[in-house]
Amino acid sequence: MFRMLVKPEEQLKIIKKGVQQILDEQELFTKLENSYNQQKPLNIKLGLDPSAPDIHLGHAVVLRKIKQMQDLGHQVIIIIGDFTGRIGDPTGKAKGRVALSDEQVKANAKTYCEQIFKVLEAEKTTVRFNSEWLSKLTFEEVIQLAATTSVARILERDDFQKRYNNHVPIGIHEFFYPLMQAYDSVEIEADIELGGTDQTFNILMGRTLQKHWNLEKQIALFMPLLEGLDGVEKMSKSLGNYIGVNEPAEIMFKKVMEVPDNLIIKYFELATDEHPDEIEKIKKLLDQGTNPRDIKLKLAEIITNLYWGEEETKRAIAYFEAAFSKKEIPEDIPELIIEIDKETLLDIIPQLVEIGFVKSKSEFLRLLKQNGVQLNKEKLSEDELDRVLMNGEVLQIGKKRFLQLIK
RNA sequence: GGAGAGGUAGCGAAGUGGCUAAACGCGGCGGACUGUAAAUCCGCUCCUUCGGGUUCGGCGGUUCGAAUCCGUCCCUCUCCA
Repeated sequence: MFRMLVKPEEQLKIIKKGVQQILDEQELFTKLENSYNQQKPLNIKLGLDPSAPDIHLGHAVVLRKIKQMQDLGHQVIIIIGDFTGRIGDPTGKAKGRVALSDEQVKANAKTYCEQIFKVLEAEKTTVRFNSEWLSKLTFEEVIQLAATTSVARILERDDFQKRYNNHVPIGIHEFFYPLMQAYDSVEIEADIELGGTDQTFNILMGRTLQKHWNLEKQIALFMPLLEGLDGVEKMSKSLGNYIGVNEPAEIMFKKVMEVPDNLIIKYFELATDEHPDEIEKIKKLLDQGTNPRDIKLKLAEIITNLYWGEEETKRAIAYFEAAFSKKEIPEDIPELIIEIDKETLLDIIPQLVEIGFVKSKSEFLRLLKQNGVQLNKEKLSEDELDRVLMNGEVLQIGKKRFLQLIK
């Protein structure tokens, strides 16, 4: 039989670690006490948007925190926003999103869960889809839902505000996003909802709705947002500054190495499970002038290890050292099989475009002029276009794009 | 329903008949430097068989010539009812 062993005080301490803001801490403590006294786990809600099929380290910040609560014995409920995501695209792009079929939703959810369970324990986690209840609401119920809040309140949201001021269109349906996702909290009777600070409005809306439905209000736990590789914007797939948990070990390692120096500590805090005392030590090392590169190598190793294990991490380190530190040609690079009747560099340019190695023929020639193209580590010039290619030669653009030529 | 303002390259933004494949900024890419970076400096950033071709919301028209003028349609924003 289930036993919750950790005392409420200690639980609160663990939960608070690394959290940016709790609303409301006193309420949280009361919930923890009741839960402990009755030996009844709390419902921890995390809503996920299925439109981004890949989970990155930014999402993982929240997942790690959830995992801690899971370990304390609470019930984690992941809500896949299949219905919310299906309605339309809130970023107001020109084309509305095509509705996903049931199979697609299921397939997406499956890959999603595989990634989530790299952090959470699958057998202790409940996964639900919000179409289960949202698709059944009648129009009358929807109107009632809409009546719980005002336009002015919705417009308080930063993103709406900005779009409104910048004359970027806002669809009426987009106003329903916060409401729909908040209604999820009503449906599952969430005790605690986790999210990044960008979710402030949505999560607070959950409290409003729960009150309206005479339920106990959920506690809002906000995690800091993790900046992406550019060091400025929050990590996101659409901005391309992310590190995906499913990315191959070598890529993951390399990307961690690209994190700006000033974010090293933050990454230790939010993207690893290192003990605070350990992080304190690292901070000192940095202050004493240790080369940040060496600290970052350690960071990259820890993070890669979390998702890929020791073997893969070793490989990734070797790859990194070869490709970037020593600037050798790495192993395991993409290959291009040269068509039989082609033999010179000029001949294979169309193929390079076709496979996306370069965007166009013009781009290739441009790069060539700029000394950006190498063959077997030797820079090529324009008048070498008629060079006959040999089996196994390596074509390189810039520092990162490699291609092995196969005949 | 009415009035007005708009739609220019990935984004922001100039350009109101030929000098505009379209200033400038951001982003991106290549080079130098390096620690993998950051910062900095230099170059590139529609396609091309290098002759040229196709671009400024869509379509049609005027003109020797249109992003620029006219018509029409679509879209966005603001104010009014």
